[in-house]
Amino acid sequence: MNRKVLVATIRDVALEAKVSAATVSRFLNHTATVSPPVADRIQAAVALLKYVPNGAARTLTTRRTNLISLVVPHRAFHYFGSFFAPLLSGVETVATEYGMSLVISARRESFTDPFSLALGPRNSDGMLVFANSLPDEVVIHMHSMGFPMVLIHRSPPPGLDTPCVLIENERPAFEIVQHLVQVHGRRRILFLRGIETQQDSLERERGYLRALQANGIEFDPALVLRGDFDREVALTVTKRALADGLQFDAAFACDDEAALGVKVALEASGLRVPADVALVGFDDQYGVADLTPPLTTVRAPSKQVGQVAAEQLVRCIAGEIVERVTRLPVSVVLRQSCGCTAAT
Amino acid sequence: MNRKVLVATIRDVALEAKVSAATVSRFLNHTATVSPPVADRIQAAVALLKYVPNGAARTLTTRRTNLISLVVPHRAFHYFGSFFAPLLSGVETVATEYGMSLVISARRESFTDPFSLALGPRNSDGMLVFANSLPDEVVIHMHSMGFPMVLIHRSPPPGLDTPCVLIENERPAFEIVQHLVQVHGRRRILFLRGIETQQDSLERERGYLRALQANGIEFDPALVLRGDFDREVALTVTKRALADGLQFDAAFACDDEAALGVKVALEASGLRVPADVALVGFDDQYGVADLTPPLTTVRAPSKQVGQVAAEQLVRCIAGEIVERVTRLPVSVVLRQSCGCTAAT
DNA sequence: TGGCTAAAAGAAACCGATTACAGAAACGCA
DNA sequence: TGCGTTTCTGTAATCGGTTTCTTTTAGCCA
Repeated sequence: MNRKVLVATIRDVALEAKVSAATVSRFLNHTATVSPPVADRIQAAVALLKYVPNGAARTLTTRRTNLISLVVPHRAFHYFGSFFAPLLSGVETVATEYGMSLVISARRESFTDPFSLALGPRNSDGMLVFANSLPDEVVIHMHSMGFPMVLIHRSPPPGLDTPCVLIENERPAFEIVQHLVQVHGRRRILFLRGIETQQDSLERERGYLRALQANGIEFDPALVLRGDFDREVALTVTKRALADGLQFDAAFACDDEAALGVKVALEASGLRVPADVALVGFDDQYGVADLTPPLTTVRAPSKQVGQVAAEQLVRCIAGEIVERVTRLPVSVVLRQSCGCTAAT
Repeated sequence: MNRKVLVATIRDVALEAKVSAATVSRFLNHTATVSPPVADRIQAAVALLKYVPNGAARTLTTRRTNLISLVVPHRAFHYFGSFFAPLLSGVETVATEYGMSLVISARRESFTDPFSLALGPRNSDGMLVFANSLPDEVVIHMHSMGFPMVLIHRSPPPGLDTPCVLIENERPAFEIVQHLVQVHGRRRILFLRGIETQQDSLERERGYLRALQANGIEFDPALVLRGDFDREVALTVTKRALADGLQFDAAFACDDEAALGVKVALEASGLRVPADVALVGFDDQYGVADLTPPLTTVRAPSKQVGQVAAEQLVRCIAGEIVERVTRLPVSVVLRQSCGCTAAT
C-alpha cells in the first residue's frame, strides 16, 4: 500500500495559479471578488491538483468544524429498526442540507472521564444528545460554556434552558389505555415499563396510571413489569408472569419491541391476541403493521424528531434563539391487536 | 444563549501549571516522562480548566484526524432494521475501541462534484465505502493518493487492490434454491432481484441460475422481477405478476425486505405460504423469525461485516497490509416458509 | 566534589488554512 | 494629467497543538 498521502495545499494551488494563497482562499470562499483571469487560473489549478481544503487548518482559524455530533447510548443500536433508524435518517438529512457532517458517538454505560468529550466545544459545532446518553453534569458543563446542544427525548436538567425535542407520551398512553377499557372492556391491563430512568417511559406510565384512575380501575402493582424497551426482556418477564399465574386481559407495552416480546410469550402459552389478551405498543416501528394481527400502537414521528432537533441545533449554532421545548404530536393507530376489526 | 465559547488551550494549562506547553503536551500524550511534581500540577490544571485538546490543532500537526468516515448511499437508511443497523453497530464498536470517531455521510444519487469529498484524504484517516455509495472514479482517485479505504459489499474497480469485505452470495443462493427444488419439489421459482448494479444482487442471481441449471429447470425470464431490496417495490411487482396470471410455486427474494413484500402480495391473493408458494429470503433480518410462518432465509453476519471492515481499515491506517478480499461465510436458516416443518 | 551521562523542561518552528492590514492597479472625474 | 476612490492582490499574523533542537537540572560514580 502506498503510504505517503501527498495532498495539495492552498499554497500549491497559489503557486500553480501564480497568485497568493490569500487570493485562492478568497476566491474559493467567495469572500471577495477576483479578476476573471485570476479566477480562471485558480479554477484550473484546483482542478489540476484536485485540491480539497484541509478541514483541520480551516477549523483552526474559523473556529467552525462543520461537524455536528450525535451522542447516543450504546443501547440505541438495539433500537435499530425501530425509532432510531428514522431518527438518524432525519438528522443526517438536515446535516447534509446545511453542509455539515455527522459524527456518531455511542456512549457505553461505563465511562469514567465525563468531561473529555472529544466532540464537545471546539471539536464539533454542536451536539445532539439523545436520551440519557450523557450524565446531567456533562450537559450542565457544556451548557455553561455556551456550547450549542439540543436534547432529544430528554428534558434539560433543572434550571437549564437547553432546547429539547420530545414527543407526546402521556396523552397517547392515556388514550390507548382508555381505548382498551372503554371500547374493548379490558380492565386488567399489564404495563411493560421501558427503562426506568427514561423520560418517555415515565411519561407513558403516567398516562397508563391516569387512564386506570379515570376509569375507576384500582392500580395493581403486580401488573407492572420491566420491559426495558427490549423484546427479549419483555418475553422473559411476561413468560414468568404467565407461569406465576398472573391474570390479565390486555397488555400495554412501552414500545413495540416489548410488545413483540409479549406477543411471543402469549402465543407460547396458547393465549390468543386479541381474543384473550388485547395487545398494544408504542412507536409504530417498521413492520408491526404486518404482524398477525396488525399491532395497535402509537405512531412516533421519529424522522421528524431527528429533523427538528438537527434544525434547532443548526439554528443554535448560527446564534439564533430557538424554542426551549418542542413536543411533537403523535397519533394512536388502531389496528387489530387491540380487538378492533379491520377497516375497509 | 451565551455566545462566547471560551475554552482553555494548552498554553492556559501550561501557565496554570507553571510549565511550558511542550511539557503539557508530552505529559498528556505520554510521549515523555515528566517529574512527579510537574505531573501533579499539570493534572490539577487540566482538571481545574476542564481542558480538552483542540482536535483541529492536533490534527494539523499530527496529520491524524482520528475520524473514520462511512459513506453510504442515502438509500441505506431504508435498509435500517435489516442489515444496515448491525453493520453500523459493528463499525461503531470497532471505531470507539480504537479511539476513533465515526463520521457518517450519505450520498444522494445526484452529486456532481465527485472529488470534493470533505471526508477524503486529510479530513479523515480512512474511509469505509459501502456498496455503490461512491462512483468508481472517486474510489480510484482516492486510491491513487494512497488514502486508506475498505470497500463493503463491493469489489474494487478492475486493477485496484483496495481491500474489500463481502459475504458469500452465490453459494447460499444456489443452496436455498436447490433446497426448494430437491426438498420441496418446487420448479417454478420466482426470483426478485435486488438493485441491478449491486454486486450482492448479481451474485445471488447467479446462484439462482446455477441452481436451476443444476436441476435441469429451464430458465424463464418472466420469473425474474425487480425487487430493489424494497418491500413496497416487491409488493407492487408481485401483485402485478399475480394479476397477469404468472404461475409459480416458490419465490426467492434477494433480501428479506423484498420477501416481506412478496408475502403480503401472496396473502392478498389468497395464496398460502408455504402451501401454495414456498417463500425464502436473504439476510435474516430482525423479526423475520417471528413471522407466521417464520421465514427461511440466509443469515448474513452484518455486524461482523462492519467489525471486520472497520478493523481492516484501522490496520490500513496503521500502515499494515491486509487481505485484499475477505468473504464472510453465511448459512442457510431453514424455517417454515419454505415448507419445512418446525424443528423441536 | 567534580565530571559525565541521562532525564526533564523550554524555545521556537511548523502544520494549512483565514483575514487584518497594506500596497498596487484601475477607474472616474475635474 | 492628476488626484481620490474603488477594486484587486499580497504580506504576515494567527489559530492551538506537536516536535525538533537546546538548555537546564538531576543522578551517578569515582
